[in-house]
Amino acid sequence: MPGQNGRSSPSRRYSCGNCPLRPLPAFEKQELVFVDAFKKGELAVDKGATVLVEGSHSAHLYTVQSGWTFRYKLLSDGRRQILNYSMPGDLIGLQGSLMGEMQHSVEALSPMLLCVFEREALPDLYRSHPGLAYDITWIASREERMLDENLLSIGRRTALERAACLIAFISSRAKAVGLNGGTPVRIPIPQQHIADTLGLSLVHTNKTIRKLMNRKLIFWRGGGCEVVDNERLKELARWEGLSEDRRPLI
Amino acid sequence: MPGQNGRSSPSRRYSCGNCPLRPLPAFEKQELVFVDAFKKGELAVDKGATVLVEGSHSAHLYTVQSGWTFRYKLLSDGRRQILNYSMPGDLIGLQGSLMGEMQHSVEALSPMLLCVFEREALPDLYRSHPGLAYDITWIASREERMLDENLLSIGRRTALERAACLIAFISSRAKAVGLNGGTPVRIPIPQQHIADTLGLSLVHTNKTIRKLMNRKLIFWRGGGCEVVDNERLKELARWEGLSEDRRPLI
DNA sequence: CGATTGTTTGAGTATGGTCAACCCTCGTGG
DNA sequence: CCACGAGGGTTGACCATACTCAAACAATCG
Repeated sequence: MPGQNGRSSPSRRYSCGNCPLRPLPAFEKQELVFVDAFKKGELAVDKGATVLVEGSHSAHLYTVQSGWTFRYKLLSDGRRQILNYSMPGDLIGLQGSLMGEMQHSVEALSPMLLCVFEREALPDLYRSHPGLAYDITWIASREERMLDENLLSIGRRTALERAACLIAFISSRAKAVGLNGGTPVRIPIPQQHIADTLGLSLVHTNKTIRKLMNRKLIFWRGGGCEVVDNERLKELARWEGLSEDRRPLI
Repeated sequence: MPGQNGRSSPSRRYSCGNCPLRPLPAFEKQELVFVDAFKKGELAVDKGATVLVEGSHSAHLYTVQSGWTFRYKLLSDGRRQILNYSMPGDLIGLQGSLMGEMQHSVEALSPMLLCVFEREALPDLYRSHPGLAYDITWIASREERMLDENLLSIGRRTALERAACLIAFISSRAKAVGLNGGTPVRIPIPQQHIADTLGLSLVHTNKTIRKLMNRKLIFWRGGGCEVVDNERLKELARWEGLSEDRRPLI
């Protein structure tokens, strides 16, 4: 089990008014002032650090400003299942905020910057800003939708389809948040994590990824993969793609 | 593919004030009057009927008053993955209400009675009743949590553990909503559905269930199973059980 | 009493798992 | 500048879990 504690940064680089994610669509909110007050600070986290632990009661709720995380659950004998990945704009720890105890852990895949919110402020937000409340429910619902897709994959797709689907899925999401600075989308996820996401062994995952490489659909380099042909990946996986609708932030 | 259309019942048997689910804890809401107005009618659905179809845009949101449903997704070649089951008190179609298009289908496992709400009324609910809005988010979050557990199961548990886990899980939920009229909890789910939930073939599911029967953990009868020893099921599955906290309705 | 739907069983196969090396790259320290 | 070690990635051999096919059986319902 990897994961040390991250370190907190007292300084606050961004007010929500000039959040680096603002260029994204659907961030035109009058609620900005409120969110800005709701935001309690920022947290810088090292790669490999554990942000939230299963079983704990966190007083905070986070938003990803930059970096990648993954959510996972463990079985008592150590088997790990990765549930989903979070990238900039995603909420972290909503489940825990609403229901008390965290039922999954969250770990940083890369150095990250998180925005910190107080769990206690949530009811207040619901009282004073129904639009934001609605957005939060929307976000929770979208997470549910992603889990649905994942379940379909793991339950009913073959190893090759699963791998193709996961990579196409992540790459599509990354594109949607504008992480494609360099033209080919880079996915910084080691094969062990891919395996724990797909419900496969490391060895078989490796062989499967190799097949995708031989078909020239992806390319592996420097501990992560680059997508060569997203369309053919989707086709191979029989995946319809992300439905493109509005997406609220915070 | 089974599933015909259900039939609608214009009559309205229950006002929310004397909802048959009222005896459940955490239903002491001042919002009752509002919910009662929010409720647009009731819908009686036959066993096997399709309540909502993937790809459609439903104007309604439902609540289960009685009966069982399941949510599922299909791959283009017909492979089916069942995502979760709904029982009395659960919301149906929230995802579709928030995001427009349904991304999964819903089918009745038994004759059911649903409460019908207008999708358009949702923003109004958020504006005027933050407490209810919070409850809805809570419910969405709980669904997410259940999906997390499911993913862990399908991704990382063996067939035997998976089956044990699913049955223990459903039986625990059924107990929580008070469906244990008769002492042993009865789960009215055919083996084909169990298979499609666990990501296994029908044949292997049957052999697995048989093992659970031989161990005297469950008992199969009349197209459904009865739980004999929930504790040993949980132990076998390495499953911690449902966390018991408040549960809002509607 | 057939028809239908759901469950059971066996035989043979295939997908994916385990074990055990080996290899490559990169960062550290002599 | 090179040796070393650690973390990932790669490969082959062998094994096991789960799948497919096929057939039979049981219960239920007009």
